[in-house]
Amino acid sequence: MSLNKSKKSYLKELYDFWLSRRNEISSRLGDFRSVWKNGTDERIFEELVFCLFTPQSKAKSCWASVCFLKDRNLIMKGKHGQIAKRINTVRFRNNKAKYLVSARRLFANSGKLDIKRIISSFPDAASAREWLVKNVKGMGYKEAGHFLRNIGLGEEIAILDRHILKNLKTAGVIGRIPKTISAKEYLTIEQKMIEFSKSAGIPLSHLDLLLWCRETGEIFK
DNA sequence: CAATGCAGGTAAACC
DNA sequence: TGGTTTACCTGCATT
Repeated sequence: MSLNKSKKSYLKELYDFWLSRRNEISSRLGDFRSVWKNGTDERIFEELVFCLFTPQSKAKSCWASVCFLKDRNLIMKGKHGQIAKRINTVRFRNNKAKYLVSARRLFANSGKLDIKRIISSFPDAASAREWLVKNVKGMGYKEAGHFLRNIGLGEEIAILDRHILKNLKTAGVIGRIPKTISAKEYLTIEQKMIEFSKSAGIPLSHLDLLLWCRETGEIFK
């Protein structure tokens, strides 16, 4: 594949931006791996709840809501109405409170959460993602990937959100931003992003945080 | 103070 | 059956 001049300069600019943020991104990815390595089942579940909250909402507000619920033991014990009225900054909170309660029930095993064992039972992140999409109500491909990345298992998968798609379009990786993304299309675009990360010389996991940072100005989660 | 834009999508209904 | 449209729904920053 030959690249035209503007694509080459885009790649160089992106690569330089990566170099300026590389250490910060590596450190953040290390934090994610540490969550998986040292985190309890409840800690892992908090990350899942965060990803159930984030669609169309502000990530920082969602994490604040997760902390708020956790401090009051509502993630484990809260009933739907109790949760819904307390996560004020989470958009579609009524639905998302339902998703939380439903996910808690899904992973509950004799009074405790059994999420690490289940997630580790899959051969790779892609198959774990398939299971999550099928079984966790409120989780599509994007959020399932987001969750796996946030617990340190997302080295080989893409998180195709509005910011990433916008940048993939700018980079010429995709022609247009689809209004809705089917499973098949998600996987197709993911492969294109993987190819792009290779040609850019930037690891996929770095590329996500880098492009997100480029859009929002910060590296969060 | 009112109007506007925007927030890391997904489920379900529809045809 | 698979692609498309609609419901979910509101706080917060900016103008």
